[in-house]
Amino acid sequence: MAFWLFKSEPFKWSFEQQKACGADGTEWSGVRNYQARNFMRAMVLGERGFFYHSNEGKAVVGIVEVCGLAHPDSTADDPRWECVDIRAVMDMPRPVTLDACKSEPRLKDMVLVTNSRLSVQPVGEAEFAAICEIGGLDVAALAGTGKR
DNA sequence: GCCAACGTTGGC
DNA sequence: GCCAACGTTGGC
Repeated sequence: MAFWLFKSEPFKWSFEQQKACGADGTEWSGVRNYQARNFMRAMVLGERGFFYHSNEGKAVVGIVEVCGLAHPDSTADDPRWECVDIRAVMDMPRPVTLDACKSEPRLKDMVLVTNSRLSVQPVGEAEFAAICEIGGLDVAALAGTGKR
């Protein structure tokens, strides 16, 4: 099982809005970058990811789950752009800021730190665990939710 | 609001 | 296939 990170500017699409979509989730549309698209193509149902607020907040604010495999992006006029569907799983009890990630030795190689521009990125299992720990999220509780 | 980093486009 | 020009992202 791989882990991911989805980045969004909160004034365009926030975690609050994501949560409001409920269990059906929404398509993660609008990505126009091959690397990011390829990561989405690699995603499997039930995989977990972080929801990151860029620009304002600059923090991991919640956990999401892939609930729809990659399919053509309905907002794209070019069929080469695809996206997955994701749904909100839970809040990060305490948002983990970019600053916190940068100052955490275990996260020094995290894509968020090394390539801040990639909007959909892979997260290592150890990185995922470290961020959950910093954010006060019980990974065991997370594992118990919505298993497929 | 600025600017550096990065990706994409298009002329040659 | 190279590379200059341009556009976008996102931290600061």
